[in-house]
Amino acid sequence: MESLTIGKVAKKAGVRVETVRFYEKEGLIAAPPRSPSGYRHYPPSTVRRIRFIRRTKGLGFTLREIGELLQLRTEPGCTCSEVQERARAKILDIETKLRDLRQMRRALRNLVTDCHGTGLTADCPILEELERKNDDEA
Amino acid sequence: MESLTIGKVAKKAGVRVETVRFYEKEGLIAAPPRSPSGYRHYPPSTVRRIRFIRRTKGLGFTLREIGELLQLRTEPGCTCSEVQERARAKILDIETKLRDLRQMRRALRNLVTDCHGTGLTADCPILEELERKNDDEA
DNA sequence: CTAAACCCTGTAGTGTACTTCAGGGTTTAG
DNA sequence: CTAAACCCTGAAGTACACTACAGGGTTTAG
Repeated sequence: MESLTIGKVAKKAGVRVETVRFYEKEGLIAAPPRSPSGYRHYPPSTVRRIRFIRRTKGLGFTLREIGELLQLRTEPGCTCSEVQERARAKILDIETKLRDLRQMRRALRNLVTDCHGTGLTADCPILEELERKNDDEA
Repeated sequence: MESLTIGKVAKKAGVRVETVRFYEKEGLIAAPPRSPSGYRHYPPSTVRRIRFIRRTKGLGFTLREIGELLQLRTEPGCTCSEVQERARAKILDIETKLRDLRQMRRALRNLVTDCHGTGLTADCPILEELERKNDDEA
Protein backbone atom coordinates (compact mmCIF):
# COMPACT_ATOMS: atom_id res chain seq x y z
CA MET A 1 0.00 0.00 0.00
CA GLU A 2 2.47 2.59 1.14
CA SER A 3 5.30 1.83 -1.22
CA LEU A 4 7.54 4.24 -3.06
CA THR A 5 8.98 4.22 -6.54
CA ILE A 6 12.70 4.63 -6.86
CA GLY A 7 12.30 8.26 -7.87
CA LYS A 8 10.36 9.09 -4.71
CA VAL A 9 12.85 7.29 -2.51
CA ALA A 10 15.74 9.10 -4.15
CA LYS A 11 14.12 12.49 -3.74
CA LYS A 12 13.22 11.93 -0.09
CA ALA A 13 16.67 10.65 0.71
CA GLY A 14 18.39 13.43 -1.20
CA VAL A 15 20.26 11.22 -3.66
CA ARG A 16 19.89 10.30 -7.29
CA VAL A 17 18.00 7.41 -8.68
CA GLU A 18 21.22 5.87 -9.95
CA THR A 19 22.67 6.02 -6.47
CA VAL A 20 19.77 3.99 -5.08
CA ARG A 21 20.32 1.31 -7.71
CA PHE A 22 24.04 1.44 -7.00
CA TYR A 23 23.48 0.85 -3.28
CA GLU A 24 21.27 -2.10 -4.13
CA LYS A 25 23.96 -3.56 -6.36
CA GLU A 26 26.48 -3.11 -3.55
CA GLY A 27 24.20 -4.84 -1.06
CA LEU A 28 23.66 -1.81 1.16
CA ILE A 29 19.93 -1.85 0.64
CA ALA A 30 17.80 -4.91 -0.06
CA ALA A 31 16.43 -5.61 -3.51
CA PRO A 32 12.81 -4.50 -3.19
CA PRO A 33 9.75 -6.25 -4.62
CA ARG A 34 8.89 -5.39 -8.19
CA SER A 35 5.67 -4.48 -9.94
CA PRO A 36 4.57 -6.77 -12.81
CA SER A 37 6.34 -4.42 -15.19
CA GLY A 38 9.54 -4.63 -13.23
CA TYR A 39 9.42 -1.34 -11.31
CA ARG A 40 10.99 -1.34 -7.86
CA HIS A 41 8.65 -0.63 -4.93
CA TYR A 42 10.33 0.39 -1.70
CA PRO A 43 9.08 0.43 1.86
CA PRO A 44 9.46 3.92 3.37
CA SER A 45 12.16 2.67 5.74
CA THR A 46 14.51 2.56 2.77
CA VAL A 47 14.65 6.34 2.89
CA ARG A 48 15.97 6.26 6.45
CA ARG A 49 18.48 3.64 5.49
CA ILE A 50 19.86 5.71 2.64
CA ARG A 51 20.07 8.79 4.83
CA PHE A 52 22.00 6.73 7.33
CA ILE A 53 24.41 5.61 4.65
CA ARG A 54 24.99 9.19 3.55
CA ARG A 55 25.56 10.59 6.98
CA THR A 56 27.87 7.78 7.91
CA LYS A 57 29.87 8.26 4.76
CA GLY A 58 30.31 11.89 5.75
CA LEU A 59 32.03 10.67 8.89
CA GLY A 60 34.80 8.96 6.99
CA PHE A 61 33.43 5.43 6.87
CA THR A 62 33.66 3.54 3.57
CA LEU A 63 30.69 1.80 2.02
CA ARG A 64 32.23 -1.48 3.08
CA GLU A 65 32.34 -0.35 6.70
CA ILE A 66 28.82 0.97 6.47
CA GLY A 67 27.73 -2.41 5.18
CA GLU A 68 29.34 -4.02 8.22
CA LEU A 69 27.52 -1.64 10.53
CA LEU A 70 24.22 -2.35 8.87
CA GLN A 71 24.79 -6.07 9.06
CA LEU A 72 25.09 -5.86 12.82
CA ARG A 73 21.36 -5.33 12.76
CA THR A 74 20.36 -7.89 10.21
CA GLU A 75 22.55 -10.65 11.56
CA PRO A 76 20.84 -13.75 12.87
CA GLY A 77 21.50 -14.14 16.58
CA CYS A 78 21.66 -10.53 17.50
CA THR A 79 24.07 -11.08 20.32
CA CYS A 80 26.39 -13.87 19.37
CA SER A 81 29.69 -12.74 20.75
CA GLU A 82 31.18 -12.09 17.37
CA VAL A 83 28.60 -9.42 16.59
CA GLN A 84 29.15 -7.90 20.03
CA GLU A 85 32.83 -7.88 19.32
CA ARG A 86 32.40 -6.05 16.05
CA ALA A 87 30.07 -3.54 17.64
CA ARG A 88 32.61 -2.83 20.34
CA ALA A 89 35.30 -2.34 17.70
CA LYS A 90 33.11 0.16 15.88
CA ILE A 91 32.56 2.05 19.12
CA LEU A 92 36.31 2.38 19.51
CA ASP A 93 36.61 3.69 15.95
CA ILE A 94 33.94 6.23 16.72
CA GLU A 95 35.62 7.33 19.90
CA THR A 96 38.85 8.01 18.06
CA LYS A 97 36.96 10.13 15.59
CA LEU A 98 35.21 11.98 18.43
CA ARG A 99 38.55 12.80 20.03
CA ASP A 100 40.00 14.03 16.76
CA LEU A 101 36.98 16.20 16.06
CA ARG A 102 36.96 17.73 19.53
CA GLN A 103 40.63 18.55 19.14
CA MET A 104 39.97 20.23 15.80
CA ARG A 105 37.10 22.19 17.25
CA ARG A 106 39.25 23.39 20.11
CA ALA A 107 41.95 24.55 17.72
CA LEU A 108 39.43 26.39 15.56
CA ARG A 109 37.82 28.02 18.58
CA ASN A 110 41.22 29.32 19.57
CA LEU A 111 41.59 30.74 16.11
CA VAL A 112 38.28 32.54 16.37
CA THR A 113 38.71 33.89 19.89
CA ASP A 114 42.29 34.06 21.15
CA CYS A 115 43.68 35.17 17.93
CA HIS A 116 41.71 38.28 17.14
CA GLY A 117 43.67 41.11 18.69
CA THR A 118 47.29 40.51 17.93
CA GLY A 119 48.96 42.14 15.01
CA LEU A 120 51.05 39.03 14.47
CA THR A 121 50.12 36.99 11.49
CA ALA A 122 52.83 34.47 10.85
CA ASP A 123 53.02 32.66 14.17
CA CYS A 124 49.34 32.50 14.97
CA PRO A 125 49.26 29.19 16.87
CA ILE A 126 46.09 28.01 15.31
CA LEU A 127 46.29 24.61 13.85
CA GLU A 128 49.74 24.02 15.24
CA GLU A 129 47.93 22.55 18.15
CA LEU A 130 45.93 20.36 15.91
CA GLU A 131 48.97 19.04 14.19
CA ARG A 132 50.71 18.20 17.42
CA LYS A 133 49.71 14.96 19.16
CA ASN A 134 50.55 11.49 17.93
CA ASP A 135 54.10 12.72 17.69
CA ASP A 136 56.07 9.59 18.39
CA GLU A 137 59.72 10.11 17.67
CA ALA A 138 61.00 7.27 15.54
CA MET B 1 70.63 20.74 10.08
CA GLU B 2 67.66 18.73 11.23
CA SER B 3 66.09 18.06 7.85
CA LEU B 4 64.53 14.88 6.61
CA THR B 5 64.56 13.17 3.24
CA ILE B 6 61.25 12.30 1.71
CA GLY B 7 61.65 8.67 2.70
CA LYS B 8 62.11 9.57 6.36
CA VAL B 9 59.14 11.91 6.33
CA ALA B 10 56.95 9.28 4.70
CA LYS B 11 57.94 6.62 7.20
CA LYS B 12 57.39 8.86 10.22
CA ALA B 13 54.05 10.02 8.94
CA GLY B 14 52.93 6.54 7.99
CA VAL B 15 52.42 7.19 4.29
CA ARG B 16 54.27 6.41 1.11
CA VAL B 17 56.86 8.53 -0.56
CA GLU B 18 54.56 9.02 -3.54
CA THR B 19 51.83 10.30 -1.27
CA VAL B 20 54.15 12.99 0.07
CA ARG B 21 54.93 14.14 -3.46
CA PHE B 22 51.25 13.99 -4.30
CA TYR B 23 50.37 16.25 -1.36
CA GLU B 24 53.01 18.68 -2.50
CA LYS B 25 51.56 18.72 -6.00
CA GLU B 26 48.11 19.35 -4.54
CA GLY B 27 49.40 22.23 -2.45
CA LEU B 28 48.72 20.59 0.91
CA ILE B 29 52.34 20.76 1.95
CA ALA B 30 54.87 23.35 0.85
CA ALA B 31 57.55 22.53 -1.71
CA PRO B 32 60.63 22.06 0.48
CA PRO B 33 64.17 23.24 -0.27
CA ARG B 34 66.25 20.94 -2.41
CA SER B 35 69.78 19.67 -2.15
CA PRO B 36 72.12 20.50 -5.05
CA SER B 37 71.21 17.17 -6.60
CA GLY B 38 67.50 17.93 -6.36
CA TYR B 39 66.56 15.89 -3.30
CA ARG B 40 63.80 17.31 -1.13
CA HIS B 41 64.73 18.23 2.44
CA TYR B 42 61.84 18.63 4.84
CA PRO B 43 61.58 20.32 8.21
CA PRO B 44 60.30 17.89 10.85
CA SER B 45 57.03 19.82 11.12
CA THR B 46 56.05 18.33 7.78
CA VAL B 47 55.49 15.03 9.52
CA ARG B 48 52.90 16.61 11.82
CA ARG B 49 51.23 18.23 8.88
CA ILE B 50 50.88 14.97 6.99
CA ARG B 51 49.52 13.22 10.05
CA PHE B 52 46.99 16.00 10.38
CA ILE B 53 45.94 15.54 6.78
CA ARG B 54 45.48 11.81 7.28
CA ARG B 55 43.49 12.09 10.46
CA THR B 56 41.29 14.76 9.03
CA LYS B 57 40.64 12.70 5.93
CA GLY B 58 39.48 9.91 8.23
CA LEU B 59 36.82 12.27 9.52
CA GLY B 60 35.19 12.63 6.15
CA PHE B 61 36.84 15.84 4.97
CA THR B 62 38.09 15.99 1.39
CA LEU B 63 41.59 17.10 0.52
CA ARG B 64 40.09 20.35 -0.73
CA GLU B 65 38.46 20.98 2.65
CA ILE B 66 41.65 20.05 4.44
CA GLY B 67 43.48 22.57 2.28
CA GLU B 68 41.00 25.21 3.37
CA LEU B 69 41.52 24.32 7.00
CA LEU B 70 45.28 24.52 6.64
CA GLN B 71 45.05 27.84 4.87
CA LEU B 72 43.29 29.35 7.85
CA ARG B 73 46.66 29.22 9.49
CA THR B 74 48.84 30.41 6.69
CA GLU B 75 46.57 33.22 5.62
CA PRO B 76 47.90 36.76 5.88
CA GLY B 77 45.87 38.75 8.39
CA CYS B 78 45.04 35.95 10.73
CA THR B 79 41.81 37.49 11.86
CA CYS B 80 40.33 39.33 8.96
CA SER B 81 36.66 38.62 9.31
CA GLU B 82 36.56 36.36 6.31
CA VAL B 83 38.97 33.91 7.90
CA GLN B 84 36.99 34.07 11.14
CA GLU B 85 33.89 33.36 9.14
CA ARG B 86 35.36 30.30 7.51
CA ALA B 87 36.63 29.03 10.84
CA ARG B 88 33.18 29.38 12.33
CA ALA B 89 31.68 27.50 9.39
CA LYS B 90 34.16 24.65 9.91
CA ILE B 91 33.23 24.53 13.58
CA LEU B 92 29.61 24.03 12.60
CA ASP B 93 30.58 21.22 10.21
CA ILE B 94 32.48 19.60 13.02
CA GLU B 95 29.59 19.89 15.42
CA THR B 96 27.28 18.15 13.01
CA LYS B 97 29.77 15.33 12.73
CA LEU B 98 30.08 15.16 16.51
CA ARG B 99 26.32 14.83 16.88
CA ASP B 100 26.15 12.10 14.25
CA LEU B 101 28.98 10.17 15.85
CA ARG B 102 27.49 10.39 19.32
CA GLN B 103 24.21 9.13 17.98
CA MET B 104 25.95 6.19 16.33
CA ARG B 105 27.82 5.39 19.48
CA ARG B 106 24.63 5.42 21.50
CA ALA B 107 22.97 3.05 19.05
CA LEU B 108 25.93 0.69 19.13
CA ARG B 109 26.08 0.76 22.91
CA ASN B 110 22.46 -0.26 22.99
CA LEU B 111 23.32 -3.12 20.72
CA VAL B 112 26.08 -4.28 23.02
CA THR B 113 24.20 -3.94 26.31
CA ASP B 114 20.40 -3.81 26.04
CA CYS B 115 20.22 -6.38 23.40
CA HIS B 116 21.97 -9.32 24.96
CA GLY B 117 19.27 -11.27 26.73
CA THR B 118 16.28 -11.40 24.48
CA GLY B 119 15.62 -14.32 22.22
CA LEU B 120 14.29 -11.96 19.60
CA THR B 121 16.51 -11.49 16.61
CA ALA B 122 14.52 -9.76 13.91
CA ASP B 123 13.31 -6.68 15.71
CA CYS B 124 16.41 -5.85 17.65
CA PRO B 125 16.15 -2.05 17.70
CA ILE B 126 19.79 -1.45 17.09
CA LEU B 127 20.47 0.84 14.27
CA GLU B 128 16.82 1.67 13.82
CA GLU B 129 17.53 4.45 16.20
CA LEU B 130 20.45 5.55 14.16
CA GLU B 131 18.43 5.62 11.01
CA ARG B 132 15.66 7.68 12.55
CA LYS B 133 16.22 11.43 12.84
CA ASN B 134 16.21 13.84 9.94
CA ASP B 135 12.95 12.26 8.96
CA ASP B 136 11.18 15.16 7.35
CA GLU B 137 8.09 14.00 5.55
CA ALA B 138 8.06 15.41 2.04
C1' DC C 1 -4.21 8.81 -27.24
C1' DT C 2 -0.01 10.75 -27.12
C1' DA C 3 3.80 13.24 -25.15
C1' DA C 4 6.22 14.07 -21.00
C1' DA C 5 7.85 11.97 -17.14
C1' DC C 6 9.39 7.63 -15.13
C1' DC C 7 11.35 3.16 -14.95
C1' DC C 8 14.46 -0.79 -16.73
C1' DT C 9 19.30 -2.94 -17.92
C1' DG C 10 23.97 -2.77 -19.05
C1' DT C 11 28.03 -0.36 -20.08
C1' DA C 12 30.99 3.42 -20.11
C1' DG C 13 32.72 7.68 -18.11
C1' DT C 14 34.07 10.91 -14.05
C1' DG C 15 36.33 12.80 -9.81
C1' DT C 16 39.10 11.92 -5.89
C1' DA C 17 43.03 10.14 -3.92
C1' DC C 18 46.37 7.76 -4.47
C1' DT C 19 49.80 3.90 -6.69
C1' DT C 20 52.65 1.94 -10.17
C1' DC C 21 55.81 2.19 -13.86
C1' DA C 22 59.52 3.61 -16.95
C1' DG C 23 63.75 5.53 -17.20
C1' DG C 24 67.35 7.51 -15.01
C1' DG C 25 70.47 10.06 -11.46
C1' DT C 26 72.57 9.99 -6.21
C1' DT C 27 74.11 8.20 -1.64
C1' DT C 28 76.02 5.08 1.21
C1' DA C 29 77.40 0.70 3.30
C1' DG C 30 80.88 -2.82 2.71
C1' DC D 1 84.39 1.18 -6.30
C1' DT D 2 80.21 -0.94 -6.84
C1' DA D 3 75.73 -2.67 -5.59
C1' DA D 4 71.79 -1.83 -2.83
C1' DA D 5 68.98 1.59 -1.32
C1' DC D 6 67.22 6.19 -2.28
C1' DC D 7 65.82 10.01 -4.92
C1' DC D 8 63.93 12.42 -9.36
C1' DT D 9 60.15 13.32 -13.16
C1' DG D 10 56.22 12.42 -15.89
C1' DA D 11 52.73 9.54 -17.39
C1' DA D 12 49.73 5.79 -16.86
C1' DG D 13 46.98 2.77 -13.91
C1' DT D 14 43.82 1.60 -9.79
C1' DA D 15 40.03 1.63 -6.25
C1' DC D 16 36.09 3.71 -4.67
C1' DA D 17 31.80 5.91 -5.24
C1' DC D 18 29.18 7.45 -8.01
C1' DT D 19 27.16 9.59 -12.77
C1' DA D 20 25.91 9.58 -17.54
C1' DC D 21 24.47 7.31 -21.63
C1' DA D 22 22.25 4.18 -24.97
C1' DG D 23 18.33 1.91 -26.06
C1' DG D 24 13.97 0.63 -24.80
C1' DG D 25 9.47 -0.29 -22.04
C1' DT D 26 5.60 1.96 -18.68
C1' DT D 27 2.60 5.50 -16.44
C1' DT D 28 0.05 9.40 -16.32
C1' DA D 29 -1.56 14.13 -17.12
C1' DG D 30 -4.15 16.78 -20.46
